[in-house]
Amino acid sequence: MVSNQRKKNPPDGDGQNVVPLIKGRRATSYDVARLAGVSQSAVSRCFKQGASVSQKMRERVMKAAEELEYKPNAIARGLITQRSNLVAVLVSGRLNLYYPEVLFRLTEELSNVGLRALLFTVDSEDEAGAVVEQAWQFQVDGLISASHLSRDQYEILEKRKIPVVFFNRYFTDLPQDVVYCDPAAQVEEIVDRLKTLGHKKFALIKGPDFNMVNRERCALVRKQVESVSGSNLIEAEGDFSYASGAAALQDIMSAGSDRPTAIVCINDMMAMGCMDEARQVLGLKVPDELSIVSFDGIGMSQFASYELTTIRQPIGRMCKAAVNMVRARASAPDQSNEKRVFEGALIEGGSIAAAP
Amino acid sequence: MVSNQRKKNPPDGDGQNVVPLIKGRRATSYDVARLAGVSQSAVSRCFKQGASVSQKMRERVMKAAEELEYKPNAIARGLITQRSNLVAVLVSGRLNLYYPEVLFRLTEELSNVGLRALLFTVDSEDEAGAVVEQAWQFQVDGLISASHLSRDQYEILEKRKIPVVFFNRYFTDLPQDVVYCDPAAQVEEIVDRLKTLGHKKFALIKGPDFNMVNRERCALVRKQVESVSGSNLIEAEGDFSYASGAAALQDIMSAGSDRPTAIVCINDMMAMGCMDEARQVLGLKVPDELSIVSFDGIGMSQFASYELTTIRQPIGRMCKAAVNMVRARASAPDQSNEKRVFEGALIEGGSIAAAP
DNA sequence: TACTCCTTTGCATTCGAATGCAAAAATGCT
DNA sequence: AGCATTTTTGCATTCGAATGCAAAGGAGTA
Repeated sequence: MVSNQRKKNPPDGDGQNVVPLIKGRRATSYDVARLAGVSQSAVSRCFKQGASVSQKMRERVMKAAEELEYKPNAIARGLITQRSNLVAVLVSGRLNLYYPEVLFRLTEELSNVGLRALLFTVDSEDEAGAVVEQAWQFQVDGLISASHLSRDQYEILEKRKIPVVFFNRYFTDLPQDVVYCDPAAQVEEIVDRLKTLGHKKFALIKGPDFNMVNRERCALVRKQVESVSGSNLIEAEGDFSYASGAAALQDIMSAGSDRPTAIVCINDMMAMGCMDEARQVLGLKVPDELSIVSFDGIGMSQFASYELTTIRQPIGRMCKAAVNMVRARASAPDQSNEKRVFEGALIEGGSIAAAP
Repeated sequence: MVSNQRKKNPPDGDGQNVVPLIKGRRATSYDVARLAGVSQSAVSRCFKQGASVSQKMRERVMKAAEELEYKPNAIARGLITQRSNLVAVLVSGRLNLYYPEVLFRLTEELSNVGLRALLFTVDSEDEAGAVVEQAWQFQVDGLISASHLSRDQYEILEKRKIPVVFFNRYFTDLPQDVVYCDPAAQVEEIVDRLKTLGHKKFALIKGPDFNMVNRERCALVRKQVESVSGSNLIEAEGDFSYASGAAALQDIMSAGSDRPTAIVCINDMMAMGCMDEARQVLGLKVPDELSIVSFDGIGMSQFASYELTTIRQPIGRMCKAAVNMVRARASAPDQSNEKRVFEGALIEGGSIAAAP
């Protein structure tokens, strides 16, 4: 086949204003080239930043492109350049409203640098297995995981040279690119504050144990509570959801002996469940009879019904960092790993008060 | 170039167990073909459902594929088949927690039929313009819009034969594929109920006027309120966000003369803002001194602090329908449009009571 | 005008999988 | 076994854009 001489639909004599998009057929770079009277390569170059093209050429091509409503085919481009401009984003399902916030910010940041979010909702590690395969099939340029991803799965991705950035989770013994929020200072601060307010008996509503963020936060809380109160900490477990926060409070309060006056919840959703349960079901006054603090600082934690005292993650900056990190690794696959740790920020809401 | 005889990396004498994935190089169908000693077409067929392949062939190919960790390249496949398996999903930003629910359900449903969600967050029609171009570039198989999309933009998509499904919004004078929730019956029911409870003075907290769902809901409310109370309706406008619901209540209450005893909010987020403002700022008892009802039925509207009486959309079924509709149109571009209308469902929460 | 040197352009090939068509193999039937 | 039929397989081409290389064009100098 003679090159640059593609099979045309009908034989078009006039050559002027060749039917664009007939029955949905998209204009290709060849169509544009023909109309502008240049080569396909020229068209391609006009749509590539920094390519060597004369002013005159650029104008002619752009005019033709506009006329035909031509836009480069990202799929074809992806095939040849080996970059899809897609980034897989893994978040968890409906239980925790923290994820939508992260997801939306990530999408925005990706969008700002010309990348698109390919969304995966993952609620267990088994699901994550399928996700990894899907992402691989779609040739994603990278993957940002704010959700489950097993060690094996991560290693597969590593082997396949797919940049992975962990968002607020990581394996302690493996090198990884990580964006993380460290609430240590704020935990210290807030527990001290509670102690100053006269609290002596603390409870902890934690998340599932396989979750790393949960474990870290728990460790901080335990250490700090012990150091200030010396007493043992009552613990109950939830699954990060509103409902489980409510249930956990029931567990704690029905457990018997001496009830806590301050409760630390490992995330805001559970704190809201806990607070509602305390007020609406147990009839406790929050904060007067029960102080509640938590982690995350999601938008709704500041609704007037809750006004949680919580440790906020700088989600915006973290998302920006995550996006930068995937890109960095994509362009330098062998550079050493990086862990970007952001400080939390204490939001003082109305959910704590002096011990009764 | 002799076909089926691709340039190999180093000249490999043994031909057995050819280095897979060296420096991240992915195995291609050619690699699998070579290892299995068959043609590339055969490999391709093995990964295509319903293709004519003998049992023996399939086994050999699958074994080789597994060994090389081969998975078909979705990008290359998309190029030749003209189907990307990507569906653009348009949702709005952070203000209204209704969208995350829709988004997650849509993603799930898409995933169930082998499609991937390409996420776009859109907060204004200008942004939607860029989105349309992006979606076009990525050759999406369809687009589901639960957010802004102007008439022009829709027409562009139509012309380009990209299946579009509107999720809870549409242009009244254009043929479209639509999934919609019609709350007419429930509006009637709930307003009647309020009237029975002795309410005479109603207020409406509405959304921005350009929004169609908002207009429809407002129309229903106005009609029904007038027919039962005859009196005029106090109206205030918000932007669907929590904060704007609170502000709107202030507008209403400070407006003067006789205050309403029942407020209809056009979505749950504003209702929550409104309720919090009433209770925490104005010191009103809800529902005793002020009844509140709303639309959407999002998860958190049922948190114990709110327990809104609201008209829930059957989001799960709607999302399933939307996904089916994009697929239907993708396979039959010229069939006539369809509008699937689902009934709302009244959730009776604790946010209404007899008029004071 | 003749000759560099630099910029711009076109040619040909490439990415990886799917598919129409024809050849080959397997199957059924007499 | 011989032949017709069906099923499998391979060949060659295609999708649309990017890019290394060489050819053509243009600017600058002597």
